[in-house]
Amino acid sequence: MESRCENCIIRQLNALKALDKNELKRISDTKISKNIKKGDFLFEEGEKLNGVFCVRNGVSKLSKMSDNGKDQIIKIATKGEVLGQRSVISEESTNLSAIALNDMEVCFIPKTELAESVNTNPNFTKELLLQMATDLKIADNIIVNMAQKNVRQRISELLLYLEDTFNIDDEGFIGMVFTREDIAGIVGTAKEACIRALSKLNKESLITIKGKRIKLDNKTKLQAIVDGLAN
Amino acid sequence: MESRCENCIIRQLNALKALDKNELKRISDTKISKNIKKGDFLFEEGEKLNGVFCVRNGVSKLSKMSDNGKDQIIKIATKGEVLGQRSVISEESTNLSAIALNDMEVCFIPKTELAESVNTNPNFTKELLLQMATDLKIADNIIVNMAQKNVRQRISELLLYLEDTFNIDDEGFIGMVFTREDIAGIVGTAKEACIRALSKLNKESLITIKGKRIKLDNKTKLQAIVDGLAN
DNA sequence: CGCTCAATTGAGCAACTTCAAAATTAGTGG
DNA sequence: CCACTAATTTTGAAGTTGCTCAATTGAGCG
Repeated sequence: MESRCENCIIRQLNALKALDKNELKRISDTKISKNIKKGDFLFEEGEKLNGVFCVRNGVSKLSKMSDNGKDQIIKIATKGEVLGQRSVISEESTNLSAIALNDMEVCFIPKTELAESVNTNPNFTKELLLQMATDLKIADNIIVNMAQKNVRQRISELLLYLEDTFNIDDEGFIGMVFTREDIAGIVGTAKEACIRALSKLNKESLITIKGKRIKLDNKTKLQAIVDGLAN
Repeated sequence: MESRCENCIIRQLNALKALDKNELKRISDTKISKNIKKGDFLFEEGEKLNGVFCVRNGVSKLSKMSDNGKDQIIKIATKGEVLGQRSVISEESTNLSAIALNDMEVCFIPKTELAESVNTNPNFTKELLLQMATDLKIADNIIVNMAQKNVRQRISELLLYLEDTFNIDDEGFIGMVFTREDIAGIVGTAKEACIRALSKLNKESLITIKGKRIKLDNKTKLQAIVDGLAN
């Protein structure tokens, strides 16, 4: 399933869109397509990355192990996202682990090629800058939510986000299934608390749970919960 | 107390160090020095910033109001830090408020001048990128701490950070005084919980409290608490 | 001295965590 | 396709932590 970056629409979703034809050729010649199986690491916290991973397909969780042994999911990365960008830019070992949540197709792009473009193409660098600025803003929001919202609010917010990100299947359920443990890891709580919050929302008819799948039945109310206007 | 950027050592602490002589002259000609009094806003959440603020002296808190009306302090900014950078880069209104915690001297640099340098000086852009990458990593850590550490651990960590950042006075106390409410705002808790955690640390002889000032008496033990190896 | 704001303490309550056990689901090999 | 094992989900219950409201103390200031 090898293909050329020049023809890859995915790059429109990230900073690579600022590259010109020649740069794309260069990168396409050096990139390596990889298939990652569900559950496998793309990379692990502390690893020194020699490049970044551009997600063509599949979903990955970016997580960080805390001292107490539980890991906190910082971000869910989907098609078009570039992983490892931050640590490659600052030339440090990565502060996060990336694990595939389903089978993935990714392109590995060596950092030498990126560095080349950073040095010669100001538009690319600016695009990277914009990307980082956005990530930073998102991180600020997460910090506030973690500090000031309760589990019920954070889960409601996550559900709205997930439906938005993964769309819905033919039955109206969120088009991607997460284990309760992963949901708990995103929300930053114990999985039991997560399960209880979900089944409470279920009982209140705000969501429907069918196996592991979740459907949102009342987004308005869920949003109100997030905003602290309802409980 | 007007002075020229060319002679200002502060810029070594941030991305402005990548500017060349001509750029520094240009910026020096357009910058505006301001004195901000304790308690005053540098800018307020939602405001459209026309430039950034380079801190020459004093301390500022960057905070974000959450829906429940409490504000969460995202960062404490000191000498050398540039505020408003993120929102100027992404040309959005700012997502944070900046309030002076003591009297401050800052230089306002118009965004047109920054944009000029971003467009013409790749080194400057790269410096900005590095800065953002660092900020992002810090934010990731904060998220994990918020999600997985308790108030006692977060406060211990903050104290170690504060002593490191503000040094100590002649009596060994941290060289900057924060209200308990601000500490609570940083740590993301109610001020009562913050007070109780502090006075517990005090009773245990890990810290000494004298009025509002705090001295660390056993950093090893405090670090152990942060790391979850002691309680 | 009286006023105001910050700090402290107390007490009750709600939210979360943790450990343990039961129920359900998924996966594997025959 | 079934049976069996492993893993995940769910529920229960006890114990902590942290939140909130209210009252008290203390410090700074005109």
